[in-house]
Amino acid sequence: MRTSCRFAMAVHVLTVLAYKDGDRVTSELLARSVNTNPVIIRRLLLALQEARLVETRKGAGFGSRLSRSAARIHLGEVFRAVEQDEAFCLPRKKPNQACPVGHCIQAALERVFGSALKAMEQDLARTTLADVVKMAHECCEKGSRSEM
Amino acid sequence: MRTSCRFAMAVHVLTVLAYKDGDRVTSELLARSVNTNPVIIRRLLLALQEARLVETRKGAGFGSRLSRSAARIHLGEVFRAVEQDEAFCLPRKKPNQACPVGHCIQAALERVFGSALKAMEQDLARTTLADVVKMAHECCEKGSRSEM
DNA sequence: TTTTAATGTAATCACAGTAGTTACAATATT
DNA sequence: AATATTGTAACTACTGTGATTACATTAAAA
Repeated sequence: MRTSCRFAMAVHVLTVLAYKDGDRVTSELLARSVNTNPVIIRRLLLALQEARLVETRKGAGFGSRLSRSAARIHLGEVFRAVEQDEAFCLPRKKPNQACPVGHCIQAALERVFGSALKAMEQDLARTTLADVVKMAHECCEKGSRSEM
Repeated sequence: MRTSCRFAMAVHVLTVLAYKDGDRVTSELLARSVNTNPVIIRRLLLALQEARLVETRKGAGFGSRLSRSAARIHLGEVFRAVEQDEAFCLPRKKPNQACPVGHCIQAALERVFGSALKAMEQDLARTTLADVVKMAHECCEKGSRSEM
């Protein structure tokens, strides 16, 4: 399966915001942490704003912050916010409709895909951003670095 | 999420083989049903052969067939056979290792992704190829077409 | 033995989606 | 007025995938 890395980047960005605990953070700083371009981050933040996961403001001294506590944001929501499109995908060309299988397979696949996707989202929903921050903290105690 | 359509195509191909119930089927015929090129089908069949889901033979009058009954092949296996690579993906560029979040996030994401993938595969495993054939039959009774 | 039908596979092309980049208007503080 | 920041459009570059062509290989059938 070939996926975009939007979900991974979104979790990263939100984890930094959770880490900064309410402080406004600029797309510039987020981009440095993710190691990408600020515009990429801003595009991602638009989706997260729409899902009411972050609040962003223009202007000097501003930026983004979580719109609620990290403990009340789970990764199922994040996934839905940034991977809205079909996670599974069907071939571009429609199957041969004159073939009994070709005629029916897409409907069957959509059922199967829908169910699998739901199972995945439910699993993701078991982890909150606060959990991810905790994992990061645990990891850092061992490694012990803090330039940020 | 952006995925390849290999899984959808694999299920389609295997469903045709199940439908043909033991008869050898050529990549040519499978390609007509999926509406693609026979070479695409052959490449897919290689992965399915390796996973022991189909048996293929060269030579006049041959082709492929299921290596066991459709009731004993479930979609979890099919998924694993053709989507071996990471279903989720991380950004190409490594995050900033000097940032405490950047330094730890990938390990955390891998845990989360692994769990979500497992949940998805378990859900897929609940459906067998025989189930898919049944769905197709039900659908066809309503539509009633059978050129194949 | 020759012909025919099939797969395996390499090489190449075309296309689509995504990340990256630059530039600039809009917004809001200092 | 100067500065810092987001929003957004336009464009480039890259990568992965599907499509296509060609041909060697295999094995039955004539």
